[in-house]
Amino acid sequence: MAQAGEGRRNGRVTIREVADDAGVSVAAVSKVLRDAYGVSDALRAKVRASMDRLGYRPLASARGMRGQTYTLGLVLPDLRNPFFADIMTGVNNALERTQYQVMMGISASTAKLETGVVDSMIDRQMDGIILIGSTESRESLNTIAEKKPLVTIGHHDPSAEAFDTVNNNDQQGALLAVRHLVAAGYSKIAMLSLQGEPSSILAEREQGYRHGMVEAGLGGAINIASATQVMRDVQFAAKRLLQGPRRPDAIFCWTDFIALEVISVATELGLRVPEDVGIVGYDNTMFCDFAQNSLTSIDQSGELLGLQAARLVIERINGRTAVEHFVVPPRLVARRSTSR
Amino acid sequence: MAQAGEGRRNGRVTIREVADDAGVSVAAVSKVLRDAYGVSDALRAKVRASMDRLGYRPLASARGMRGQTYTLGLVLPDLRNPFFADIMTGVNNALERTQYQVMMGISASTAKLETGVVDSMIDRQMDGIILIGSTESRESLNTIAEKKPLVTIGHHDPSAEAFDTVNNNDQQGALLAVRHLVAAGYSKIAMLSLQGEPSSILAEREQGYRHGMVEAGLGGAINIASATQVMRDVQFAAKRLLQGPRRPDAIFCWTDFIALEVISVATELGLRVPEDVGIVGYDNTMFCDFAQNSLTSIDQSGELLGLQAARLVIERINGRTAVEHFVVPPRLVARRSTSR
DNA sequence: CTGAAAGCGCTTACAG
DNA sequence: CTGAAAGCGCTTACAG
Repeated sequence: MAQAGEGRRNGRVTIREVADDAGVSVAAVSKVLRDAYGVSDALRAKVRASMDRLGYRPLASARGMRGQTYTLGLVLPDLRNPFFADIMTGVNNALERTQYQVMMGISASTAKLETGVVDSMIDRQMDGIILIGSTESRESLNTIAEKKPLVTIGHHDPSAEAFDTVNNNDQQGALLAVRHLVAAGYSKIAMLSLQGEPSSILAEREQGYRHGMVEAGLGGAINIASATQVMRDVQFAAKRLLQGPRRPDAIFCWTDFIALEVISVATELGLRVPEDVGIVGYDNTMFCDFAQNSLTSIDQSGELLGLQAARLVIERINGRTAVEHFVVPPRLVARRSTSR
Repeated sequence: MAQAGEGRRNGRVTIREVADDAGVSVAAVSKVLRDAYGVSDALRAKVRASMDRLGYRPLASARGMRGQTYTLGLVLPDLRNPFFADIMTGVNNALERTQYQVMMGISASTAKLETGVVDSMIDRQMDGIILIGSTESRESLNTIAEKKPLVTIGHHDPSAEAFDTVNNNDQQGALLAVRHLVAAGYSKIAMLSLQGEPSSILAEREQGYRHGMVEAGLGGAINIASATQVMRDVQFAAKRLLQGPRRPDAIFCWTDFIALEVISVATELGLRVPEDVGIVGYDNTMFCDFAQNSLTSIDQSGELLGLQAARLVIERINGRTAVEHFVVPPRLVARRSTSR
């Protein structure tokens, strides 16, 4: 329909139409668009007026062909953990006054997307990538970082050079959990970790856990079980722990969601929380507050992590090459699940 | 660096390099890429081999300039409701054997993104849009549909022409909840609905609730409260209900998450669930299964909804113009929260 | 069945 | 400070 000539397509206004309307060149409009230097206030005002009048919106694909798309890719391991919502809030806050828009992808969904989601974000010319809870190797991350500015959240690699990392101090978080449990009178403290891809944050937490146990003179009671994120698996692991010969009197779980399942299993087994078994989670997600859970948890300031990650990736886009590793101290939020 | 000439950019292999490697034209490679008609098996095989050898990946931006980006935009209201994870699973299943990739955005985060996330997806040349839990008006949705194939999930508009809808039968879902509660011996049944933008799914559920109450001869006990999704707000509304003069003996909540908060409030008030108050949620998310919640809920088959939505949007991309409205029947999953 | 050429809407040197 | 022209990597008619 509507024979070209005026460059219409899909009803979209193009940069050429804005230029014609404002009586300036296409290049001038482009400069205004990018807040580039070398445009007079008068020209800028004229162009802005035309853009508003015509309802102009630049096409990201076209921009991406030569410059940026002003899009950041955020990769989440899954959509079930409400902790990621906190991170997302921080990311959005950081982007509020910028031209950047964030698009999310899930890494652990179908086979196709396993690592493919990052590639597909690169194919889509994302200007930068934020990877949450990655279990990729250093080399693999370096390969990504070669192509696009990269920041990881929840991946410890303090000697990485090619990409920035943003973390809470997971070792300290686990330590806080153990100390808190010890102070509350628990001694047979087990840890429930994640099975599968080796994760640096879990390695850190396991180390913090061991440290805390040894520190309290409980080195002999160290007991690390693990399960995948599949519900049935977690139930099985929890039952093994709670019905086994070395039944713990407290369990430190690697994330709130798992901790809630452990509470569920304990309840079904007729064990009382916190009297028979104390439970600690990680992330301090909103579910911890519910009276039926009242779960003690480690807060790692997800919103701050997201804010920092967005800030760092934009800095990289703007040319920073020196690496930055941001670490926030965790803090324990005590609730009834450990108040023996 | 690396003076052009061979067309390298950012280490990316271009379609031209593939063409040169295979000894064919760029147009031929493009056809193979799109599985377009009119290429011999021999040529296709040659090109495929070259693509593999060089590790070629088409640049979505460039494709988008003329044709498709093979990207679908999925808009979620927020990241806190685990129900969306079910929908996402279905979407990914539908996309498994296709070239399409899905990118997600959040609609209800910051001011900037309120409705802007859809526009920004259009700017990014998404081939189609799936909108979850939209509260936009018919005209507003029509405007989107004019620009891109659109499918909504959780938005009832059976006479819409320009876009497809995918839903469970919310009216029936609410009816099931009321009937179940009545059968369990509850009679002062309240509903806790969502305050804010008028939502067609909540309108449907409220109607189903009213219908169920009247049907059971409980028309006089109809009592609809509402709260935003903010935790404090929900707590306040729940307290008002449970401490008010017309204290209900059961509450039907518009989503599981809210129901869990209501259980929390009831527990804190010293009320027993299900003895003093029965609770029903909606979505049958995995949290319902936890022993400490054991929440009766309405299952709306999120995975199926996602699968259908993805299927429909791809059909639209491929040229279908006749509208489709897909509705799945809900089913109630009874648990302890209503077993008086 | 195959390919040369135009063009999508921008940005980027470069010249004025 | 401003603009004309080339070009990003694809797809799309069109011609052979």
